[in-house]
Amino acid sequence: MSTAIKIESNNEQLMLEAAEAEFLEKGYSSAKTTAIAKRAGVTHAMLHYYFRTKENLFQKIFEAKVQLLLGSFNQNLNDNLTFELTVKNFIEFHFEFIRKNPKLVSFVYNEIVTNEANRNMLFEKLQPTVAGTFVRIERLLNEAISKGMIKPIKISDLLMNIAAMNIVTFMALPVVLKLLPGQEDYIEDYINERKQSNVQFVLNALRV
Amino acid sequence: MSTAIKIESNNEQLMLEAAEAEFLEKGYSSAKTTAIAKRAGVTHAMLHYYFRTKENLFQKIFEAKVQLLLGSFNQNLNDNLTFELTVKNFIEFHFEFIRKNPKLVSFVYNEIVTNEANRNMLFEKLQPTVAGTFVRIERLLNEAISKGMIKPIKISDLLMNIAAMNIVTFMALPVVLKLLPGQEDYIEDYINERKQSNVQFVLNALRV
DNA sequence: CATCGAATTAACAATGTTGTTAAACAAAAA
DNA sequence: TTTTTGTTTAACAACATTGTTAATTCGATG
Repeated sequence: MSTAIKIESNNEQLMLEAAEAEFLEKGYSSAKTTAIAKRAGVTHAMLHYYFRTKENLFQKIFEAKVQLLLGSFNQNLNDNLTFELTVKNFIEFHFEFIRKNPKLVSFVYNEIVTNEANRNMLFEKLQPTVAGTFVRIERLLNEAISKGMIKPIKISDLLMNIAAMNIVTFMALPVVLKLLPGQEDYIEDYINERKQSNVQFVLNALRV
Repeated sequence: MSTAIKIESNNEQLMLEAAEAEFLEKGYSSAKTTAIAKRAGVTHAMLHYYFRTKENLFQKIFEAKVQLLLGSFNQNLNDNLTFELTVKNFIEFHFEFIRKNPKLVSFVYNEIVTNEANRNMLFEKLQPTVAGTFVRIERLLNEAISKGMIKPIKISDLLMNIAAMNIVTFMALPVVLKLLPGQEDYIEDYINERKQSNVQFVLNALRV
C-alpha cells in the first residue's frame, strides 16, 4: 500500500495520508491545504511547517504514485510459457493492479496532462523501467508472430488496448452503479466478468 | 460544432465560447470566472450580469456538451449490412467523433464523477437516446451470434471495449507526442493507423 | 432632443486559500 | 532546574475568487 516515504513523526504520517487521499480524489488544483489539514486533524500551519508549500507536499505524493504505477509494469515474464498464457497473465496482473489502485491512473494522467513538469518527471522515470519490460514483451510478441502463432499486431497497439479495456472497467463504475441500482453485491461479479471477458477478447483478437 | 445555445448579444456569444474553452480545458472547479472574462475580452462583472453565477454558466455549457456526446450514439444502423460491416462503421463513426471532440469525453466524465447532480442529469438525458440505439445494436448482435457469424459476447462488453480503444488513442496523445519528438507530422499517421488497428482488433476478436 | 431601458464599467465586499510569524508548549540535555 | 531544541498553535497577511452595486454609457423610441 504505502510507498517509500520515510516518516519521522506521527503527525507527518497523518498529513501525508490525508494529502494522498485528498490529491487522489480531487487532483492538485482542487485539493485544498486547509481540507488536508482538517482531514489529518492538525492546524493548517502544520502542513506548512512540515512541507513549506502545497507544491512540495504534492511532489512527495505524486512521485510515490508514479513509482507505484511504473512498478506495475515490472512483471516477471516467464519465457517458458506459451505466448497466449503470457498475455493472459499480463492482462490479469494489470487488471488486478488497477482494481487495487482504482484512482491511480486517472490521477497520474490528469497531473501529467495539466502540468508539463510532471509529464517530464514521469518520462524520466519511465525510460529504464518500461524500456526493459516493453522490449522483452515486444521480442516475445514478434517471435510468436513470426512462428505464425498469432496475428500480426504492433506491441504499442496491443498494450494500449489491454490497458484501455482494463481501465475502462473501473472508470465505468459510477455508471454501472447507477445501472445496477441497489444491488452493490453484483459489483464484484461485474468486475470479475470483465476480467475474464477482457482476456478472452484479446486472445480471440490475437488468434490466427 | 456549436450547439443549441441561443445568442442574443455578441458579448454573450464571446463569453459562452470563452467559458466552453475554459471549462473543457480545466474543468468546473479549476476554471476561473476571471479567466473566462479575460479570455472573452470583457470585465468579469459582465459574466455575472449575463449568467449571475459560475454555476449557471457552467450548466449551459455542460448541458450542451452532454447533448453533443449523446448525439454521437444516434447512428443510423443500416439493417441491410453484414454485422461485421455494421461494427466497422460503428467503430469508425465513434472514432471520428472522438477525433473531432478530443476533450469532450474526459470533460463530461470528470464532471459526472465529481458531481452527483451532473451524473443524474446525464442519466436522465441518456435514457431515451441510448435505450433506442443500444437495444437495436444488441438485437443485431444477438442475431449474428445465434447465426454463428460471430463469437458470443455481451453488448456492454463490446461497446465498452470499442469506446475504450478509441478514446485511449487520443488520451495517449500527450505521451505519443513525447515519443515522436519533433515530428508532429506523424501524429496524423498515428491516429489513422490506430483507427484501422482498432477496427481489425475488434473484428478479429468477434470472428469465429 | 429627451427619455427609457439595457449594457457596461469600476469599485467594493465577502469569503477562500496559501503562506508567515511570534508566542506557547513539550521533551530532552545541560 | 534551566536551557535548548523542535513542535504546535493562534493570529495575521496577501492575494485570489466569486459575487454585488451604483454610476455611466449606449441605443432605440417617444
